[in-house]
Amino acid sequence: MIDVDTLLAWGGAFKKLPANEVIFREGAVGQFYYQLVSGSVRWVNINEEGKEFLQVMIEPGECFGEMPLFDEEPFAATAITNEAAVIIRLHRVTFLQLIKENPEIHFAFSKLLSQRLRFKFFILKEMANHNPEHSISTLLSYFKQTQKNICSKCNRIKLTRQQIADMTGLRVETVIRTIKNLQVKGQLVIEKGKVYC
Amino acid sequence: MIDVDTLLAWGGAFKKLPANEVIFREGAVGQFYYQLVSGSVRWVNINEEGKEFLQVMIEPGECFGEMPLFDEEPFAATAITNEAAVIIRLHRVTFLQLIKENPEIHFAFSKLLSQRLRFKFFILKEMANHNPEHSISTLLSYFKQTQKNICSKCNRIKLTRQQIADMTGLRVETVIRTIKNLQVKGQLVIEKGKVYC
DNA sequence: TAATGGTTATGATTTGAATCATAACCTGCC
DNA sequence: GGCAGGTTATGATTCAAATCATAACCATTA
Repeated sequence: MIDVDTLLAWGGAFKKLPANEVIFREGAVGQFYYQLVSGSVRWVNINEEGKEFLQVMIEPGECFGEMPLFDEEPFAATAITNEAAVIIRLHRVTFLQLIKENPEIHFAFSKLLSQRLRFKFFILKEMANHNPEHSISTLLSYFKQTQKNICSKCNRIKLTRQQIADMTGLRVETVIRTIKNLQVKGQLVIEKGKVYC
Repeated sequence: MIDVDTLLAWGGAFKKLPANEVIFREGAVGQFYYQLVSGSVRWVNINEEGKEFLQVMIEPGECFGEMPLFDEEPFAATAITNEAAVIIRLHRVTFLQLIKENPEIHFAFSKLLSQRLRFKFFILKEMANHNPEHSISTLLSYFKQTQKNICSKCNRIKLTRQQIADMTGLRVETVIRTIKNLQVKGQLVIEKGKVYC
């Protein structure tokens, strides 16, 4: 989102984290702007039984936990490193000053929030449809179209079936069976378990 | 969102609409900023069978269809007047100039986008839970807490059971039965069919 | 190399929300 | 008033995804 040099110039601090490290927790107060430099971060809700719902998978260059910076409410979900990661963070007040002085960056954030909201609109209507095949099929199309969670070279979906299940509220067995069905229908290719579309 | 006088000063135009009038359609290009003055507007996705999924119910003073203004993608859902309504609209370019010249309004929009995104985070994790009672119970709490879709004086939920169903992806019979269960448990009050919480 | 844990895979069974059907009730309107 | 359409209400039945069980496969690492 924001150029790393700019973040450093404004006092941003690097942080190296191992896999499965909690960065912040749902319900906590957000005092920092977070941006992922390398690795990956999952942004999840964890229910009473410990089951995770995957809200967003954060890829390098993306920010996360930005909502509290603007609306001053607590974090809506928990951020956990998915693999070893490097993040950079900036104090809330500094971040707000930064975008105030750089309107073009503020507009970039409006765009980001719109895109994230758009994705939520999309996935919600799909979940409401209660049609696993339609949901997964259009979800994968969305990833392809937006170049998210997909290898730009070979179109391999970077999410596991478990992660797709955690993102759609389906069970992993249902996702496996549905993806297999989509392969039979020729809508995608499975090679050694990997999904290409 | 934006003061009506300000909108008028910037060339905003009033528009009076009857009930069930489509304001814009999912997939169309967004060239205007829309704000509801009076009445109500539902922002929905309509699937192949004509069933509506209710993304947001817009109340007077709120804006809608703001995503394309920032990310230049088509509308994510269709806006339809729910009852006779008055809206005010402003050209996209004018709107962008307005918030550019008034950073405090731009920040108000960042806050709005964050709040809407937060609501989507919330409702998605609830839908993924596949527990109608928990979903509806916490949804009503959310409305109470944010003072949305609720009468501020008497705490009457302004949504019909059908609308709650359209918002959660459940069926109306399930919503009716679940709300009745919540009443039995003492979590809410039903009087002449109206829900108070 | 062997052990471990996560992922993919598949069949059998269960379950709870969807669906279908029917009716009472309320509200707006001719 | 009386009609129409939407809302609330309730019971019976169906069905598809969840659940349970089991196993093969693969990558990581001790």
